[in-house]
Amino acid sequence: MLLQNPTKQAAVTTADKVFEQLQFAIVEGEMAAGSKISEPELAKHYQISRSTLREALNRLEKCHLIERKANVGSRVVNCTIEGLLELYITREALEGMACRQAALNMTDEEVAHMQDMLTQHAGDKALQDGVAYYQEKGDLDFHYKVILGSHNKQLIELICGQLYHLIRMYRCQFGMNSPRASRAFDEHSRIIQAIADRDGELAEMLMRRHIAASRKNIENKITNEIAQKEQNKIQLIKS
Amino acid sequence: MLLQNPTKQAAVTTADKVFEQLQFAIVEGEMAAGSKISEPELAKHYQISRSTLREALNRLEKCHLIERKANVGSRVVNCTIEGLLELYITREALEGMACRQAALNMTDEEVAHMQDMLTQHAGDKALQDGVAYYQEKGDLDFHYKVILGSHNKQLIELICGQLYHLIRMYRCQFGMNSPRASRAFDEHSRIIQAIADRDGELAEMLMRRHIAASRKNIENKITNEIAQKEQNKIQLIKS
DNA sequence: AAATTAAAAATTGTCGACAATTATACTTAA
DNA sequence: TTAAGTATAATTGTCGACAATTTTTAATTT
Repeated sequence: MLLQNPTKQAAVTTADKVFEQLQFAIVEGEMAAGSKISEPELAKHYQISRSTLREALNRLEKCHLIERKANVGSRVVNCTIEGLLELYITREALEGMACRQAALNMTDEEVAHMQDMLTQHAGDKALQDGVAYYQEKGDLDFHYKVILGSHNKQLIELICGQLYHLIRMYRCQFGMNSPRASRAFDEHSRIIQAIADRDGELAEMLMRRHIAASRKNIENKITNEIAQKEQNKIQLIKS
Repeated sequence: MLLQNPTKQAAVTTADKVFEQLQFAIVEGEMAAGSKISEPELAKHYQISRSTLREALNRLEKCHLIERKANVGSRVVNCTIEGLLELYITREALEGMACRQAALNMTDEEVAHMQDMLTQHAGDKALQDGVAYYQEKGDLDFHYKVILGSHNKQLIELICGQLYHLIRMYRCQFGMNSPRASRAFDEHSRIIQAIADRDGELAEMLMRRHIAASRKNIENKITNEIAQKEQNKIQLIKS
């Protein structure tokens, strides 16, 4: 399942294609977070020249998946809890505003289409009782549609073109497929309602709460995992 | 007057240096907005190879100062009114959140330093009675300090590293050195107060109003200018 | 043995040339 | 005269090699 972002245009050049492969490899964790990138090695692996590889690396840097230092080289970004929380703060600000703009700028057709999508997802959800499909694809579909609905190129580019790669990376690395399916569904429903009512203020507030709730949920999960590990350690020592 | 952003690190490589020169040229309008970029020509002009120039172009693309199309080439971004308004919407969302975070995360020392800065600017303002200095440098200083005060790397990178180049470009191109000096000063003052009170909610609201006011001010100025030009046309036809 | 220095290896940055694609100019036909 | 098609020119994408810098290894000194 790929879940490509809707703003991306077909990769024509080989640098584009390698960029996509690398992006996938980083997001999925095939290339370890924080690991050093060897240009000669990677170029050899993908059977391309270093120039072409560097072109691809530049794009990875653009969406914050790698970090470069002059005369030293590139590293895959590190996934830290602090980084994740910062990302969600940023997302709350941007998607909140995107949602407000969507309430102002979406066409009636777009609104209708979103409502259709949600009822369809409701069916899927009833069928599968809140498992993977809705959590993954449905959630992303919803958020993408709202962002695009803002009709604000700047917001769309920032969120879809840059932040969402990082978000997917964190989701993979921390193994969180957001187990808030039913609650998230209700929240989505209310947000669409606010958009349909053209109530920008409420739409922004609801979207911000939705993302903040997601953040807190993740926060809890992580602290619980850490506590669990500590618990295991103690058990190990005792035995 | 340069007003470099505070996150930038010294340019060591020649690609970095050319990037900075090009950035300046684009922001100041020496390279016309919307104009096509010829790689061979530019490379010759700066006496570097095309590879190095392309490296610089990649960074310009990263901060949205140029746009590239595969197999076609690069263009300097176009400054449109719609683009400016979209930029301010984005800025309102990001800086608003940065301000909220600053209220939560700034150290007491940082807060004290901001207050000092403001009283110093108050002196400048009294001396020069609201002319250029405060409007330019003072305003940017203030906003940078708030953004950095958020202690959120994601926000800092997005706003200082990417958006602010575009903002400066628009300011130059549309010839708007924000003539709201005294009002802006009062607004800055209130924002700092909210931060000092650790009132994140209020701080965000005030910052958003501050930026929204700036946007509306610009909006008015532009529509007035257009009306003025129409008026001139009519005068010309009548005579 | 640890620390400092010097040499060697490896990596990144830059260059010029060639290949692939796109834009331009010209020819030909309707 | 305009339109379509073709050939030419120009531009962008990719490649391999060299230069500059950093990292690693080895040698020397304390």
